[in-house]
Amino acid sequence: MRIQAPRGTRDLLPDELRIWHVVEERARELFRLHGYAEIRTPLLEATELFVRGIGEGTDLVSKEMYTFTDRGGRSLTLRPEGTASVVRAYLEHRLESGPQPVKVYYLGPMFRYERPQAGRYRQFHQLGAEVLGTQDPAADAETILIPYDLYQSLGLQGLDLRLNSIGCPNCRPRYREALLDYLRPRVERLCPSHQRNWEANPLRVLDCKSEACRAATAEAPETTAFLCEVCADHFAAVRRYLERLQVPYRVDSRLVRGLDYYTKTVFEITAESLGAQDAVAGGGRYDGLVQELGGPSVPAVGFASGLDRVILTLQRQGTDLGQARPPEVFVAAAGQGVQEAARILAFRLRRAGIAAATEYGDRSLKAQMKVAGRTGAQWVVVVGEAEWAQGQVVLREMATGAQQIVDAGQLIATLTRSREAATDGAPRR
RNA sequence: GUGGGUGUAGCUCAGCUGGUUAGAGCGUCGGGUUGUGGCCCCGAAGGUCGCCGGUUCGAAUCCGGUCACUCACCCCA
Repeated sequence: MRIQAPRGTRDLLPDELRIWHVVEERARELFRLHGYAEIRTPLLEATELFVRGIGEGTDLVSKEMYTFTDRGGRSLTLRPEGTASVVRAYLEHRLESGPQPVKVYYLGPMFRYERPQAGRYRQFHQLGAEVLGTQDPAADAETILIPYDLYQSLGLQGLDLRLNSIGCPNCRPRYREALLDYLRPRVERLCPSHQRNWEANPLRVLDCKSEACRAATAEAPETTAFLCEVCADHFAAVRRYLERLQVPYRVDSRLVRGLDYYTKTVFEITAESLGAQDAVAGGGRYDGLVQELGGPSVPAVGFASGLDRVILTLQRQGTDLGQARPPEVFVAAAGQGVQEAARILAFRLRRAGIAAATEYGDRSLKAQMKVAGRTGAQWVVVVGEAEWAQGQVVLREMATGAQQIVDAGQLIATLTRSREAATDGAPRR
């Protein structure tokens, strides 16, 4: 058995990567417009960071982490999400003592040890952003708007944005009590796993998709009814921004999300046609996390989005994104005597900024023409022994088959001129 | 971690109720006379039939196990 990529990981081949680049470039542009700068943190972190940041009781930490001990006896974990690392870097580099807020985005692989299925991988890719150092609801709106606008502009269909507020340390305990009171007489009606742990994490029962829990919690109290004045005002402000920016959303009082660090705003964006794993982005405010990780009390908000799922959706929709960029010129050698000359000519074209392909072996001119046709090159330069002796080459336009004899010294100028004429001065993409 | 489905050339798939040299299309490579692509024609390479074991005179085909892929549950991106 030949070695295969580890379970849940995969190779992204050049053809597929074209669409990735389109998405990534558009995201980078959107981040730039909103004033976010890129941050790159290690793929590996001290296990402790995630245990403290995400929460020991979460599924993510209790059963989904790739954790190992290094040669120095340290427990390290392949990052399962990006926020904890960003906060760690923020504190490690004392960014809290610089200008606030700090707005950063990231793009890269994350790792979770789960059984793979449609749209779920063990190594998957997220892009995300964090705003640290402001409690302004405009920042919340921003982190919702960016992924929404990104996917809107990419043509993702059937986007559904759900929003909720789960309150803060002031008001959440009251809600928690109310929910516990509600659940207590209904425990028997919950799904088996929540019958066991409903008390530890009552909010999660709301999020359960089982018929049992859904029915049992149909009349459950809603988080938004218990918000303190600060949280209620904050939530109203976030909603106002979304409304005035015409971002369609619905409030979903069952949305609580799986990570412990969230406060106030939480949201999730799903896309149709993804099957069971349909969340393409999620996030929210985490005003307590920086302090939890040993820093001062710094409010923050952010989001993360799964690129694999976004791209899967685009592919399923048949979205045509990312054309291959063929070489402009293919340099063919007619005869072994001119092979070196042809290759050197290709190098010279490239140095002049012209994308030039050529052959490596010594294949027949016919075979080289076939390759040239397949690459999609607009021009073929045939270096023939007879012409080359006169310092000339044959320049063939592939679309029409028209050929002309050109002085080798004039080739770059000729190609450049025709390129400018074709693009009509428009900037090349 | 639990359950269902699927494993035959690089890809998509045939291979009837077990029978001899396992096929097709696409792709790849070469050729169709002097140094010219796309269409057409010809040819070639390429398979431990996922792996291990069992039943049988005989297994790609039946049975068991195992691995992988896949979908779903849990949970999320």
